Amino acid sequence: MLDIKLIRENPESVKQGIQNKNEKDRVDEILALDEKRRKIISESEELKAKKNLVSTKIPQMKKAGEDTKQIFAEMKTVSDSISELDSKLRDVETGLNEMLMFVPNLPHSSVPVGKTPEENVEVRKWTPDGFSFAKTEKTLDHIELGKKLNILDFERGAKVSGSGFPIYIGKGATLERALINFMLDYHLTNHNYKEVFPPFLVNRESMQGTGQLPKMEDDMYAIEKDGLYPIPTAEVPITNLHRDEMLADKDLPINYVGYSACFRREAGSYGKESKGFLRVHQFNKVEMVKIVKPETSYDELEKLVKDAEDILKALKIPYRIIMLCTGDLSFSAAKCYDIETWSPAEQRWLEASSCSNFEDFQARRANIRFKREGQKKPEFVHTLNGSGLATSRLMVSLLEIYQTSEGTIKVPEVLQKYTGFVEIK
RNA sequence: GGAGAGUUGGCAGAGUGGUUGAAUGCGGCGGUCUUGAAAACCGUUAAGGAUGCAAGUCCUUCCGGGGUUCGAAUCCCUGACUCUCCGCCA
Repeated sequence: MLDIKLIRENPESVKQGIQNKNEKDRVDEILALDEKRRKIISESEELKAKKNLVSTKIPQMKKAGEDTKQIFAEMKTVSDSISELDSKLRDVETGLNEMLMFVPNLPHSSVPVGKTPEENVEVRKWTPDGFSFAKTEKTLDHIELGKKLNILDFERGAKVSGSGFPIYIGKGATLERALINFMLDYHLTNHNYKEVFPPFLVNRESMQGTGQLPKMEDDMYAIEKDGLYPIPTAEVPITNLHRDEMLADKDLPINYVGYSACFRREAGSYGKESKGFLRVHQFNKVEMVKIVKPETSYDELEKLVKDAEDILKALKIPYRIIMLCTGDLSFSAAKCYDIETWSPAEQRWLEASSCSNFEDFQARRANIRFKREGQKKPEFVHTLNGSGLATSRLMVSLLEIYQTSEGTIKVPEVLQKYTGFVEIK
């Protein structure tokens, strides 16, 4: 959520930012409502001040034996006017708030302006020594490999749950688990994170706190009976850990890492990249979340990306870093880097991680604040998160890159102590 | 799922209709005393909003929402959450 004061004071630059994100701005409507709101507030408060003043005098009058009948009648009408104004105010505020909840975060000034993913900017690329991007006629894709080695089962997943719920079987399941454990351990040992094992179902407030709701309602699974939402990412429960909290200066930065399953409806995206693992309704992800002081958040974003990159370097999987242009940026993000891993069979890059700085956009929604030492005024923190990483897309690259000419899979060295085997055949 | 108890400031905890934004204690901050520290004593100690250049002034907030009343932390209804007991259960 944006600060209403920011919108009030810089309407033009806010409009520009929203347009750069390819969204329609309703800034003028918002400002009109805001003005209406403030007008009602002053009217109502004037009456309340009067009411309070008279209220304190009533006990004295009673003691003195004065007649209060007329004052009571008078105050009754004042009270009625206050109720009327307050109910009008509630309506205006509800409307205003609803509109504000749909206003996207503004892009950071370092983000390239652009409309489509084609205008994203490649920042850097990494390949292990001696790696070749070339595809031979023997190169199998992850679906063929999964079937051949009996480690992935898409058909039975469809039977049990529906399409987009792949099943890992046998050594595939072990490999998946190894990957998750490796990534968690790596971040814990080599980077400075605290592990969280969050709930996979959260309430509506949490979904609003991180910005999934109300805007992306249709993309979210919902358990209506209990008012709970299966999380699309561990970002939601982990960032919301500190919702409505006042943190101390010395608590920051907070770095969390956690595994969760992620649930995505992907409504309306059928046919688009939906093959195999490329787009699924449930996948596994290790997520990093940072809660930091505002002045450090852009440095922290760079660190976050490097932490994710380290995993790929350890796994020896080629990747590139993309800076998203304004038009490709998500609703809540001010700046975002995607990490894409190489798929030899597809002969293209696959998005395996997304690292974003939300500045105070989520903090304002979730009301996460901190106080600086010796300072009275609380400030909003900045929040960031990044996948470190999502296993499904990563698994595509891993299987395809580590396949041998015999159609078997070598287990990456760093995973071997987790799998207990060195090859899948 | 059933029965009961509870939710007050950073924390603990009083307060059952009228100058209560809220006693008291702890903690925090400032000071007195002290060579220094402790103790003791004194003072201070919330958030949000409106308005204003500012100082300030005003409003709101005792879990959320609704109601009764001239007036609600206090009474009524309702929802959420926490705890205890019972049931079920990995």
